[in-house]
Amino acid sequence: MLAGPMARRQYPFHLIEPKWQQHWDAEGTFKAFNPGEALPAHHPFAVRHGYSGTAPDAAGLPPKFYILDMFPYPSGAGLHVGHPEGYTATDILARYRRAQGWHVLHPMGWDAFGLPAEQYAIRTGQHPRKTTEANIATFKRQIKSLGFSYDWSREVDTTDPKYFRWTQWIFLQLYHAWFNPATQRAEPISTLSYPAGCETEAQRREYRDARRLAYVSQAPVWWCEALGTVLANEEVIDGRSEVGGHPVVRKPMRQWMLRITAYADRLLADLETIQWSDSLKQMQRNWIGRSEGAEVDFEVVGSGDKIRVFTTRPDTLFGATYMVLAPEHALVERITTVECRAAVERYRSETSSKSDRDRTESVLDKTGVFTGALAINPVNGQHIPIWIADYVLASYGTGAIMAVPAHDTRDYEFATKFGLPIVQVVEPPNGRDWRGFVDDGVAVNSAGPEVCLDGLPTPEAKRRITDWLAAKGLGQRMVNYKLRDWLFSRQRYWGEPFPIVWRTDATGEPWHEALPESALPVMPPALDDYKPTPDGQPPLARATDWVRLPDGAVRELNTMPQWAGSCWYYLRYLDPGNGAGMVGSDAERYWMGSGVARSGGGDAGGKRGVPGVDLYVGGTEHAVLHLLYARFWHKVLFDLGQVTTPEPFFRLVNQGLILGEDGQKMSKSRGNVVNPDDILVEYGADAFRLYEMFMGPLQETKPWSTKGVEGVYRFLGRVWRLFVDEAAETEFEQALAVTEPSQARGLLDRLRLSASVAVGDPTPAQLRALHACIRKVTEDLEGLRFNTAISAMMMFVNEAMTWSTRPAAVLKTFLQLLAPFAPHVSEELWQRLHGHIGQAPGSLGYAAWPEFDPALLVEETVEIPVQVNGKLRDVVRVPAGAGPAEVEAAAKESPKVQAFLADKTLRKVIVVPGKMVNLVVG
RNA sequence: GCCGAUGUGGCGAAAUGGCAGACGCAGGGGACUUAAAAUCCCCUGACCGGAAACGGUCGUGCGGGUUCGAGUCCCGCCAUCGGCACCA
Repeated sequence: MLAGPMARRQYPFHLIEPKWQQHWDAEGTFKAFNPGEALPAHHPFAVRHGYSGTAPDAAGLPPKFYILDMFPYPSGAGLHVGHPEGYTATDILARYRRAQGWHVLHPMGWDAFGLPAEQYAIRTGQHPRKTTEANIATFKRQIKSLGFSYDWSREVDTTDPKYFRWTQWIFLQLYHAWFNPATQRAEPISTLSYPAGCETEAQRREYRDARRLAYVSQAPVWWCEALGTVLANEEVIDGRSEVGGHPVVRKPMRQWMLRITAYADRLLADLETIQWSDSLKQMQRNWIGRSEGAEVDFEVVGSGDKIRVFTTRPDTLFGATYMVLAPEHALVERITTVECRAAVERYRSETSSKSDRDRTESVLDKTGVFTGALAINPVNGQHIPIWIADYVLASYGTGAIMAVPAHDTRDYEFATKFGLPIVQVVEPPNGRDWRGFVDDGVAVNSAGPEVCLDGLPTPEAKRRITDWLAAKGLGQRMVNYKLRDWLFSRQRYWGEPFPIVWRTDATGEPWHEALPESALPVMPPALDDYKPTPDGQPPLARATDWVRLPDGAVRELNTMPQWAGSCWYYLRYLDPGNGAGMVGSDAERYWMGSGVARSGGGDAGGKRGVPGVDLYVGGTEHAVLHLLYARFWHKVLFDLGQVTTPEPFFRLVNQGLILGEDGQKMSKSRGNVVNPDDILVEYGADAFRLYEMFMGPLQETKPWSTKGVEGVYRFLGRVWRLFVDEAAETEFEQALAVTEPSQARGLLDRLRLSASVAVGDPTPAQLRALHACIRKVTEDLEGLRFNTAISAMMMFVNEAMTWSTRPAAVLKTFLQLLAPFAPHVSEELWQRLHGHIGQAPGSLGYAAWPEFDPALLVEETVEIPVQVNGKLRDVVRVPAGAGPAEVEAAAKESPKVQAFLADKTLRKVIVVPGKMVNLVVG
């Protein structure tokens, strides 16, 4: 991987980095404190903010800043260089905000339920717990070796019973709640009122169970034979499992569902209240897929049956020349005529055996059969044929459509293929062909006995016809969503068991019942074999003793999907040890920032956090699933009074992908995977962190370059040599070569700083260089422009290297700027520098962030580019405050410029003070 | 097909509508060295002219436009990447 022999070490990072990581661990430097928690007198946070041994409440603490990483699934392969990209960015910001006086919460944990550990268990019989623990240990070692300032006392693990107890508890909250359409929020199931006819307890139970936010459905689901489980819609891509790419089939099964569709509107609307990228919001909007239209009833000729369709174009009702039902539609059986029955049956069985992939491939070649039945178009009484076709989906809208071939692409293709009539009802603007025209135009041929739309523009026609339909009781305004309810059960072992048991009533019907909170956590049983049973039951069925309860009830055998644990982990970080609730309310109010405006504890007074997580950083792969599910749970918990903000993640940033050196996606098969461990051995954590940030903008996809690591590594070497005496360095290197590695750390004390580093007044030029750097680094950190912040520090160091005397005060401030990026070497030099000038070093991590002084940045003279007709011809130097006339005169004096003015008439002069001059001639 | 993002040197990239290519990598030259590594200094968008100093022309995916001035703003294309994809 790393070509050539190991280069000479630029500085002893191999001693410095473990030293400071151990120091931070021992001191608990980055621990965050909950309201009411006692602050140790000598903790740097307490010292910085002037609390000594007190226990400030929320109002007394500084404003919070919650910086969250998407926690990893600890895979057996260990960390790859993509993980630490986001982690480094958040760590830099966490350290920066701490220095600014905010009270930073920056935690890490493990999303540790999941399939790989279970599949390993199936192969080897090793309990997933063991695999998981080993993988977590690897990940933790790797992450810790990068020197991130996590508060490890808040570490969470979704597979820890003390954690998943509360995952199960949240499920119970969903189970015990319903969505009240009148209030548009979740309420306890006890507020549900029963309609007349719900007399018996069995009837009431059925009514109630059908309205819970967590409910059981018999609907067809995606079954993956290879994985031995069902998958959510979102986990199926092109008829294959997202994980592993195995084939999946449709299969009716009894499954737990979560009623996320009830929240579709709020999930959509509240996107406006949060700071996410537009593209990410758009992806969520598309996924929710809200569309407005109308439902219209069509009567079937010769029967009382009505077919309800959903359409976004009720204005084209006069152009409906046939209808299509989904093959699975309930009415197909009833309306099909004797002559057509055989063909319909054949078509239905063909489509049901089709995989989703086959259906997708048939997009261009539409199929379908006539049922023999006719329907009546309510606007003009026309009889139109009813077909079935698999281009109509049973799961969307009503599973039936009115087909308007003139103005719908799919209907047009179908009608063309089967020779069905095509009638124009919309006149396109500017003379375009009306066939297949699907955009807005003006209604034509749309006059019936009772209603006429002719001449109306599309939006108005929609309104007119919808009002008419409503008045006649034939239809109504309707909103539909692509979003489906969330399939929440999996036939797996390594997941949270449901806190649910099943009982059988007198008639033999099974019904479900929640376990009491006192039964939590429901632990998974011990098993010898983690495979599903031969008869297709989930693996938990193998634990026969566990399944049967003494009172005759039977446990739910499904487990929850991996998303469950990651839906709320950001809340558990707030109060990870709480045994009485998922999160204490004081902690929740403080860290999620919904508490009252504080008077300003600490020295960050006046600052104010935002509601929710201040900054959440992670990959785009979670743009829809995790982020939508977590928002949904958060809103339910909000409705139920468990949390106090409507949205969990106020600001979200997606880090870009890191590609291999060859510009391809990193993968084992391509052999282009870069292991952070190798980089760390060679260049150290500080160089690694710096390079990950120097590569380019955080959000962008960019290729790895180990040569690039060497560049920032050389920069850190220059920083080192800016401080350290060359002779002492040589001595140190020689001593290091003959010292036992275990004793080597003590040698650090032999290092002396250069005599050029001294107490003394900086020159104006030195101050200007420093303050330009402060300004640039500070502004770039605010804008997450880490790459340009680093380049500013490089420029500072390049200049500082030329100074024969290096004022300690200037170097000290520079170390503060460098510290968030390269904390280990900064700490070491910070300590040495203070020793060198005979001062006690305060905690670098909590030293107040420097502010730049604009007055120091002012130059006496400035260079002004001179353009003639917009082209650069010369650069003149003028006094900094020079007025337009002065600048213009200087420009005209330039011989180079004069050459371009000769024989020309000066028509116009544009002077932008301090910026440029443009002389327009002709 | 629809939605979104991105196109700048050999490479990663930088530029509130105002000196395009900062910073870094790679490359070239030099200093130090017996030599190499490391380090330090200089050069490095293309083309034309010039011995050189230097001067000129072109140049931010393509074509138009706005403007004294466009990588940046507007219109129309093209390409790459990501998401969705028979959602009525």
